[in-house]
Amino acid sequence: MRILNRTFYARDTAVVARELLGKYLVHCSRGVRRVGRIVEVEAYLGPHDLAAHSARGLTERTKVMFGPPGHAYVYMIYGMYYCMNVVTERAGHASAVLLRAVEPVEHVRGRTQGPGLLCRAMRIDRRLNAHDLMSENFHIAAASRTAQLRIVKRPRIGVEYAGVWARRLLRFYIRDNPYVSRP
DNA sequence: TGCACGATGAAC
DNA sequence: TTCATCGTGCAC
Repeated sequence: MRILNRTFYARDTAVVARELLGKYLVHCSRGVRRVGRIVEVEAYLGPHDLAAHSARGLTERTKVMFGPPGHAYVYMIYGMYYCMNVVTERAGHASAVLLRAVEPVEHVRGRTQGPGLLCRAMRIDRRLNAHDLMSENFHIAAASRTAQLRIVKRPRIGVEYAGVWARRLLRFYIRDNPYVSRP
């Protein structure tokens, strides 16, 4: 397993999103190493993408999206769940990939189908917002060998307010994987 | 300083 | 379809 470097994230967001499928999210806390295989993601393309948080400009919450790639953007949603993104492209582009579901691999208890459940099971909360993913305790890694994945493209979830952007096929998941939140 | 509303999940 | 629950963003 090798930690994905910043060059990986500093590319087209939809490409990064697709390539994150099958990679391993690793979070070590209190001596426990939790690992989940990413099976579902969504791409948020920047301020011009009306479904993206960055579409409302640089704010206290979204400033991480406007920062350099390879960092975690973690925010609270509906007062009870966290969602985790990875920042992509170059600083100022304000794009990111939302991690929507992982398949439990190591020390992951509970359900992981959906961005809120994923963060709960992986023990990810606001303390990890803006965390650099080029770190030992929190990163995404690639296996040395990976089989070719069959990838499904669908519209993103919960962004109906975004007009034409809601219909873009920017949600990606591994076909037939039982841990996908909404096949 | 107040308040409407979510990139959700679960129950009904 | 409704609701729990609270930080954020913007109106006033």
